[in-house]
Amino acid sequence: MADLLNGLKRTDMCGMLTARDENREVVVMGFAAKARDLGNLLFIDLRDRTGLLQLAFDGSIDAALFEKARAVRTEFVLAVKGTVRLRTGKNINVGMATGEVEILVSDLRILSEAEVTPFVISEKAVVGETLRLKYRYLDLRKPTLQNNLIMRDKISRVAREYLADNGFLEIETPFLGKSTPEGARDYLVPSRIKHGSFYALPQSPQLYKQLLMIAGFDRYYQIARCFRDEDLRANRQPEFSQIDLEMSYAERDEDVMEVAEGMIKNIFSACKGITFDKPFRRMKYAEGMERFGSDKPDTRFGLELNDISDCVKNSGFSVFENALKNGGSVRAICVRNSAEKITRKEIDSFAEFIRDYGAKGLAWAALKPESTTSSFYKFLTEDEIKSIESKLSAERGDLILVVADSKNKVVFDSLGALRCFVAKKLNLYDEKEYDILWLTDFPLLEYNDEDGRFYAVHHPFTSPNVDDLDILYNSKDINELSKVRAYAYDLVINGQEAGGGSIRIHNPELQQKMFEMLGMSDETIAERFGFFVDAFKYGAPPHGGLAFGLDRLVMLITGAENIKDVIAFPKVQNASCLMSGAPDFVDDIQLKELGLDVKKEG
RNA sequence: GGUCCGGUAGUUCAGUUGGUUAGAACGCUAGCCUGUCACGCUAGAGGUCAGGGGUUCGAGUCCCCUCCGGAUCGCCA
Repeated sequence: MADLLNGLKRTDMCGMLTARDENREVVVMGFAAKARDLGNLLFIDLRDRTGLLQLAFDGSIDAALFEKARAVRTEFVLAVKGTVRLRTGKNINVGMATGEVEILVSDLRILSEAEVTPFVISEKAVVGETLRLKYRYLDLRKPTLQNNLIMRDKISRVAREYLADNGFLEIETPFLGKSTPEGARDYLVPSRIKHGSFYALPQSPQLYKQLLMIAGFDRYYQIARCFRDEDLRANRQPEFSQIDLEMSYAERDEDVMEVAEGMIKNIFSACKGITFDKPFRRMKYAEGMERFGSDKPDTRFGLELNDISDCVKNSGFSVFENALKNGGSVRAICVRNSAEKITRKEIDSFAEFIRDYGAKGLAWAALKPESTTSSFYKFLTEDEIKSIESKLSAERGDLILVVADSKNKVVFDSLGALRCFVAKKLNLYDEKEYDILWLTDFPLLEYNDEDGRFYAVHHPFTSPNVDDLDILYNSKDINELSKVRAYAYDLVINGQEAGGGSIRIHNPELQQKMFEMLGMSDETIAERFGFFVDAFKYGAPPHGGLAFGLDRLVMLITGAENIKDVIAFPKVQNASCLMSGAPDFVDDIQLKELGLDVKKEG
């Protein structure tokens, strides 16, 4: 039978005790992390969320107490009263935060016994993720995961403080909302009252936060849970959190970026002790694509893309020729001093890697000190080779990697991914460094050949750049329209999209035009967005906002490589929870109430 | 939806051309041990080789299917 606390109050947390607490009588509580029984001397490491503390039981204590301590097993929950004693000489554990002290125990209460756990709860133990997720509450006892969630709390708190100080109000918006077309797949919730109709869980609080501006709240924020029924990734969960904000009287993207930048700087300073004295760099979308092949460029290293189309336009090499003839390009990256370092086999693996991004092949040239070997130089004239090498500033020892395709998207995607792949392989950047920049001037619209219509690059409420309105209203040319810029911006940290936002359309006519561009009929607009469009008729301040991915911020700051490591109860790749078993079948009665005639499989 | 990788004691893994009773380490249990801190020493328990089918005299090993997990592309306005 377990002991009771019976009024015993904790005086200290385990990890907080130091030599200055010598001789104090303390009460600590926690889990038994490890017991070391030396016969007539026994140690137990007690663990709480602040760290480990050694309990000592020796000949000076009561025999019954000693026997009780001997019965303690790993993960028993204990309450302990005792005296802080200094350790001396080689008994000091320099590898332990509380290694200079221990507790000589005078009272031990076993508050809860524990069965042997399915895996050892230690950072050192290597355990498969499946098992750890099934017993998530045990895995969460480990310091790394605890510290990640403690950091998450800190980041949220700094964000809240900053936003409150800047006049933002925290306002909640509904989880049960209306499904809207475009964007990610919705999670649906059937209505019991109105059979056959459904709520949708929000992909983001976008419409609501704009309506809050129309309602006159001026500045809003929320740490908002968002839901998207799409496939998972190492940095993507079906439900995730955003630090979401919106502000009125913002007309240009700078207006929002300035406020958001202050928040990010506060977070880095409070959570990492890193200060940025200069404003974050800004890069236009077009430059990001041209130089880095990405709308979230990782600029911690070089390996920039170079357009060598002009150098080879008359080469007669069919691969290059076909790409150029069909409106594509030939682009290259130059890997310095790697002609000999990178083997032929590795180059083949690069080619394999970019195949995933649609590239059909990888041309290469290794400018070894003595001689050049290349997959494509034989098709080129000496002048063409010279012009390529001079364009890339290539020197002896460098390795040139080339992708040609009739679709520029394929060239950018594959080389953009390849440069990151190669940089990681060659250790070209410091993992601990933070490289932050704003990417601006995103295009407003993107044409989809298959559907034969435009899609919003950001979302349908994003404001076009006023300087491009003329094109938007008057041009019919797909290419020209694709170049219309939006007041949209992303914050990119170490090549990852940490957040993004835009200035919104607040003029009903312009919004109408935007819906038209997206091929939406008046009926669709009225049915899906009627309530939203109506609101703009009654006075809408110019406004804009942005949202940061909280989970990704926590990953970047803690160095976690998987989003699961910064979420208390995450889901696995098929969007199920290994611990609870969700999603699961429900009773027929429940289905009937909802008017759902779904039969169980099998 | 596509491609690729994996599943053997509680855990992490090894397991030879397909061949006797499937091994190791850690963990667990018991005993000994007064300064350990990944304590040490001794002994012991512990297996539906993911599940199903097939080939074979014989399958952890080869083949097929299913299930489970991971990476990635598509997808994520």
